[in-house]
Amino acid sequence: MPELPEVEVIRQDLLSRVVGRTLESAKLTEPRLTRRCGTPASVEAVLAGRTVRALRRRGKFLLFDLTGDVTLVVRLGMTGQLRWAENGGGFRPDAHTHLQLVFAPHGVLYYRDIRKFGEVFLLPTGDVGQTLRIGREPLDPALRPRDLFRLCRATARIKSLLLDQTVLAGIGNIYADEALFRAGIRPTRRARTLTRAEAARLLRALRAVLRAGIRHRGSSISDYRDASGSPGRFTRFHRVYHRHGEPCRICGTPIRRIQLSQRSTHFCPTCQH
DNA sequence: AGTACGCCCTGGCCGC
DNA sequence: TGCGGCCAGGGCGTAC
Repeated sequence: MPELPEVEVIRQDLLSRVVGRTLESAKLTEPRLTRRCGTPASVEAVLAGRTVRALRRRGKFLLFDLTGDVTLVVRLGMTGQLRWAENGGGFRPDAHTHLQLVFAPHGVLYYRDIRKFGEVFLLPTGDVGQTLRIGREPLDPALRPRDLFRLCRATARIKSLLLDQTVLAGIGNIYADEALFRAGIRPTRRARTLTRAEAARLLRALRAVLRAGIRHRGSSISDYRDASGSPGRFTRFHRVYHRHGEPCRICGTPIRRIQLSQRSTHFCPTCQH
């Protein structure tokens, strides 16, 4: 499940391959993928002939800024992958490959998505900010501890708040559980019960775990792969996620798993308060 | 405004 | 070996 670190790794993988290069053609074979913005044929027509000016990330969204003030927005959902195939080599499209972006003569960028929860759409570049209604970037240095403390003035449970993309951008189930463990905070706590010190600790933990995720090239629980098809290595550093029943690495208490906001949630009942 | 829940979708896994 | 049933879950829509 691609979250901020996984999307950032893919962005970095693709930078040198697509920025400054021209899309010769695009081919969409799954209408569901473009359900937000029209028929596959109309999207293909807009994409053909444009050059990638920049490749940005906002939360879990990947933004291909194209010439003519068009941005191709890609959200990977649960099982979406972007795979780069150098001319004549590497990835071969299969039944789950729904989009190909041909950067002749360099290579082809494929979008593959088994469960089709992901989507692709076009926006005027200037409209991206207001159309994607998402919150602050957790790695933005301008986000101060007091800002997170203010965002925590809500009755929602702290984990639900972290998962809310309109509050903070890019955090999903894995990194929410891992950050809360590292901050020593129970996922079931009401956000507004957090002290200033706890909010500051949570921001530090969030940043540390997101940066570590990027450094180790993401978490591969099931389907995540980078642009070259390799799984991430961060999974082995998880302290709670998918470790229910196993001993806490700090105190040995078995990690517990509960349901919270329809998501499985993992925590140490001893270390987290 | 919050919360709860169903839906989308498929592969993997379990039990028989 | 085969098959039915259940589960995972990000985001969105709907109901309360």
